[in-house]
Amino acid sequence: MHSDPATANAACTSCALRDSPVCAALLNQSTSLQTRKAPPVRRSFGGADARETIYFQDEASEDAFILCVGWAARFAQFPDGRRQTLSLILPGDPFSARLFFTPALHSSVRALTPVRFNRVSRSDLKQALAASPELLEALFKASTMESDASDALLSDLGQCTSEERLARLVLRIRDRYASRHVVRESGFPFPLRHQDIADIAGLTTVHVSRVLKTFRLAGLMEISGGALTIKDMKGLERVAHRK
Amino acid sequence: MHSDPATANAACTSCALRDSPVCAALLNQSTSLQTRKAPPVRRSFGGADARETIYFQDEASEDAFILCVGWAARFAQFPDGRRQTLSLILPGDPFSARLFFTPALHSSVRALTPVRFNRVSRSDLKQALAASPELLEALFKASTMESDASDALLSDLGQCTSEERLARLVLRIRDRYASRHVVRESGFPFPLRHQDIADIAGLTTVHVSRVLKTFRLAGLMEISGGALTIKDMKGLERVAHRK
DNA sequence: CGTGCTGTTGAGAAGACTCAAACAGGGTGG
DNA sequence: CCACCCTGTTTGAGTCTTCTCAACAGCACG
Repeated sequence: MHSDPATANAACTSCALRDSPVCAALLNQSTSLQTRKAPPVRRSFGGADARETIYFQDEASEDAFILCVGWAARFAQFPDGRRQTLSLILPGDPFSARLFFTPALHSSVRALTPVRFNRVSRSDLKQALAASPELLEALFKASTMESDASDALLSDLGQCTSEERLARLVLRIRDRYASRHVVRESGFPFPLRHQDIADIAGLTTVHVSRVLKTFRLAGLMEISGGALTIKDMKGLERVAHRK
Repeated sequence: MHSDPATANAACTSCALRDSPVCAALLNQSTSLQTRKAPPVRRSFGGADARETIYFQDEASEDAFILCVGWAARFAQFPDGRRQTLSLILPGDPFSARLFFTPALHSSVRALTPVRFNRVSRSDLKQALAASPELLEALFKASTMESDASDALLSDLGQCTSEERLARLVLRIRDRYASRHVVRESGFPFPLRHQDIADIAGLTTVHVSRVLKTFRLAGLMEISGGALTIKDMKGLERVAHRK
């Protein structure tokens, strides 16, 4: 990891994700606050390779984190090595909204692909909060989105079969991607290994492989070359049992 | 349901739960704010019988809710009738911390026992927030606790066997109860039916019955007369695989 | 050309589910 | 006081889903 405070704001201003809720509020805030003479929120960058753990459970941090580039996952680790992914982190998402308010998480975060991320000083954030209701609103929104995603995954793990889980996972990732990008004929980026999918869906890699094979044979979707193409959206939604 | 704004504050002042994070902040706030001449946060009471749905998914509400008496559950309902409990709500807990910020939830809430609850005006809350950093802190805390509970349940559903799930569920309920009450030899209140447990743990009632039987036969715990007694804490923790 | 990682396939076992029936307890009405 | 009903729990038998273990193929990399 390395950081580069001086150029952080400049980089964000030209970032394609500057419309994501928290990023937008931070940027607006840093311009509007100059007029209010409040200190700006200090930021710096970090990066990591695929598979690196970038935040360790219960590690106290001065900063909150926002993912800029790549995919990451927040996960819980069991004493015996089992691992459950709690949330999938895509560019523009905070590692967890909790880190905006609280110095540590009870879960860890690891990079699934090479990543770059933004560190945001929590104490600066706290000060800025007093002067900027819009920023507070943005943090609430991020927090709500995170909780809603948890609820959705909770329903999947508690009630759905493996086929439903994977269909829903894919559709949800597609929705999240589509909310920020145009989805082309050729599909969208999908860098997850079967192991990563298994960690999210609470299945084994072997079973993930089998289920994805049935999807492939049924002409529902195809994963290749790090991209996922949905060939039969209707069919996939039918399998996912989502209204 | 009925409400009684006039006596709400008086009732809260003498409530045994007035130390729970949000309740405490609201009460402190209503006294400290009088000196700051900010309007108090209006509250009223509601109540319901066991099995009643007390908040419907996506219903817009002017108020946030805090459970005073009884047990409730927030749950997601599938189009085909399947149901997953997302969080167990005990006295002192908000239905969801999200309702402090946002007018609606994507999940419903139902009473598991007869309940009484407090309605807190969100707009009043919002105004009070500006004047009271402690209140903001309390809402963050409630939100964090809710997310942490989600994470824990997520790990259970994704990675644990039925025995582990039930052992963990029981231990977690015990911890929550113990944090606010003294746990006696005779155990603690446990009004859940097997169906309620199944909804939380993502199992069927039949299987819950079987697993609880093995716990009983192994001398780990006993449920009877609406109370749960842990007979072998060490053994139960071993089954739960929590370090 | 070996080595390690990822994905695929097969066979068998274990866990949890479904369906069905019986049982226990509390409340109600005769 | 008893018969009945309703709800919730228990038990049995059989099935299906998912896991485990093991082997192998493909590919990237040194």
